Amino acid sequence: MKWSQAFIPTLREDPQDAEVISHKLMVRGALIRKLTAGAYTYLPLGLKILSKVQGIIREEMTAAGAQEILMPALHPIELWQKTGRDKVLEEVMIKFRDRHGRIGCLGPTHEEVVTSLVAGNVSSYRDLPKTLYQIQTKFRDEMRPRFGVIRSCEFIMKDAYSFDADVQGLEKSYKSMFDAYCRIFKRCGLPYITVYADPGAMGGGESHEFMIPCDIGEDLVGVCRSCGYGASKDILVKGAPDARGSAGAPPGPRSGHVAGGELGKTTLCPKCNKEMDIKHTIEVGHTFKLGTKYSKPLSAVYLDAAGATKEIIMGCYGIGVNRILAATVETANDKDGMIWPVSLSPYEVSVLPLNMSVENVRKTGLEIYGKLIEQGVDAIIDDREDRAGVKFNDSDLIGYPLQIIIGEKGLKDGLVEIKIRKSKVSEKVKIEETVQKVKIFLDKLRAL
RNA sequence: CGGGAAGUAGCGCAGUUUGGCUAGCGCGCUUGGUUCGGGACCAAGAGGCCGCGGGUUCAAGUCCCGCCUUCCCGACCA
Repeated sequence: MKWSQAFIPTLREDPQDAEVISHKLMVRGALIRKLTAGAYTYLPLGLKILSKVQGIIREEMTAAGAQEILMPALHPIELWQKTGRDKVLEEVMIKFRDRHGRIGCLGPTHEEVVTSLVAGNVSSYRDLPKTLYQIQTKFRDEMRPRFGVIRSCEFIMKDAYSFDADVQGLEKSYKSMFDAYCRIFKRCGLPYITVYADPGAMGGGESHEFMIPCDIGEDLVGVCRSCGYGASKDILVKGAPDARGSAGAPPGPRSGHVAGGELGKTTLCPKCNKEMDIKHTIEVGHTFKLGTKYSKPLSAVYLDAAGATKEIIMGCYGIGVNRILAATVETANDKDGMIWPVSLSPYEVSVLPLNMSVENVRKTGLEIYGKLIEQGVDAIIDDREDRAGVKFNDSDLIGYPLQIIIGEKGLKDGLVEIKIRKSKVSEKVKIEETVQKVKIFLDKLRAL
């Protein structure tokens, strides 16, 4: 991409309505723009990152044996009445009447839809197991959207659903998804932790959350310093019921210890009774063992080998796709801007011919850029007629992992400079070796 | 939904206390010139229903009433 032709409206100053660093930087760095509270447009760079995240998710879902589908965002309310969740989720559901007077809603989640789909199309144990997933926009009428795309009313979720004949099958499907989640967050470069969680409105049995520790995180979790057991605030406050922990976790501390928003330092590990570290975290993924909570009311049943009718055992697995962007920015930034990992960066390399009016600089820049593209490197060239400072600042702000700096002085010695955004370390290389060196640098960064 | 703050040019702001505005400043934008390795400089320009509606007044960006929107804290939350 040539910068001069791209739509990358970076901002010099923090937007007036942004408070947290990820929100400020995502707006300043031309990733997103707000339309209204809780609804954001993804600009070309933001969408490109989103696409890279989705690519990683798709690869890992496929590797785990899940198949992609796409369900409607528009649901008939009757479907929700069958499970009673039209009441449970009444507050967050966006509802309306169509011209016929029928009540519809915009899907806040998709258990009902996918379960009714499977109910109508699976009838034998031979059809099981199956895991289906989609990447789709969800709608939730948040009381208070905040922090940019961290809590929005319209957001992109990857939601997967497993259908098994029995509990053993569910355990296997669950483990497979859990492992896939670990690989996804690792590939996104996120320092995630997993904790036992409260299933909340989803219902069902055991549940895990994938959390990114960071100061602005809205969710508190405790992680045991001794045995490493991690659990969400709700579980630590309520005490883990037996049904929730497969190891039969003992009851947690009494709520008197941990009342209010602060869990405090007195919180003790429900497993080994040692002290826990309390962390603020952003939830980026959540897995649930649903059992028959949805298959029962929606009659998702199959015939087993003996001809008996049985309910399908379900699991469900969500990832907040756009939260991955915000969480990455929140955990990887410095005074100059964002710092993207190679796997997610909107472009892997930005080529900076520092002065386009110097023929040699311009020509060398375009040549190097052309070769990078030829070699399959995802590159952008800052071919704008701007001064060096503008180019450095914009590339730093957006946070491309590598910059190739082409200046008049270096060219006299046949050299250009490759700079790593994160460390600011740079190396001068011969012009003709640039592409080869860039590939080596990128491989090193990928391996971190 | 309770408490707090804010809405003035594309973006960031001042002006509102004490009404006098023919509404400013920085950045960005346009044209010309000089610059050119960390957000250049000079000159000349374009760009405003001062959130919306009503009221008070000779006069409202400024005062009063109502509404809308946004942000923060809380409650809530997959």
